[in-house]
Amino acid sequence: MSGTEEHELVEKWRTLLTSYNGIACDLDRELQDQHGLGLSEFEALDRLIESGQDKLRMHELAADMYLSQSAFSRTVARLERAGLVGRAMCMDDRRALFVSPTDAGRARHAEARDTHRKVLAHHLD
Amino acid sequence: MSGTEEHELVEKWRTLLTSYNGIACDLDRELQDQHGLGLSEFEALDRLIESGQDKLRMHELAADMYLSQSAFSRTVARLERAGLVGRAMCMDDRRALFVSPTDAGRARHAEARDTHRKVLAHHLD
DNA sequence: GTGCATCAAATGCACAAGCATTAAATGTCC
DNA sequence: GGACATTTAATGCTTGTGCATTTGATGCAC
Repeated sequence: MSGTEEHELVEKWRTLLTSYNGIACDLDRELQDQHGLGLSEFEALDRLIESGQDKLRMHELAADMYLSQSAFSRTVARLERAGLVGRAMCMDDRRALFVSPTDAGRARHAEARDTHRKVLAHHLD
Repeated sequence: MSGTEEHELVEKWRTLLTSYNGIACDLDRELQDQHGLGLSEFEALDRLIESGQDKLRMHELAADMYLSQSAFSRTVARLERAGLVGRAMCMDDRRALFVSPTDAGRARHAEARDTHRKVLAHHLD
């Protein structure tokens, strides 16, 4: 690998690093301040609701998220504690859990969604 | 904003989110396991050494980093504790501190650099 | 059925991050 | 020169994260 190629690679990475951190930081702050949701909480709720399903297994919901299994588990626990999702046992496989949004969860998501999109639009124009 | 535009925006963001987290996670793990450096530590050391200067003010080094001021301060503190950088008072402005790489710091950086570039090349091909 | 690997989710733990505050030095305006 | 705002860096505190482990349930080989 040439020095130039290497440098381009690093530039690319630093751009990613900086842009990600800027957006994530902003998003997290806005969502937290205006709706009491952390970024991961919003992402989980967003994916859950936009799946169209009224319930998903933890495992399924976790699948396309970026979090470790433990972080995800705690994220859903926080959402549950806040009354935004419910968890129910799965009778087919008693290891699994179903997660589903509550009415409050849908409402909160609808509000937060605007903030989310606005911040994204601002950064990714 | 139309629904399609919105969806594209979200797609773009999720791509960024996923790709950033994958790379950052990998980088951090490799750097930590093979060289005992966290990602932020490496980034700080890398920027310090590649600046070409033999010393930089905290403030200057922090300038193009993605960390909060407090996180950056602690990152440099860890580097110092590990003997990879030194801190010296700045006589012009006694609030400021100079940071400079030690020999050990340069050596560690030279090793870790390969790992860093390799992981980047693997993800950003 | 028994033993053993595998899978789902939760938890103990250590640690890095951000926010708010603090401490000291410098700058500014009168 | 004195009072007050500003800047530089560090620190107390809380919280989210990953890793490793744990607890239970399922599947499979025999």
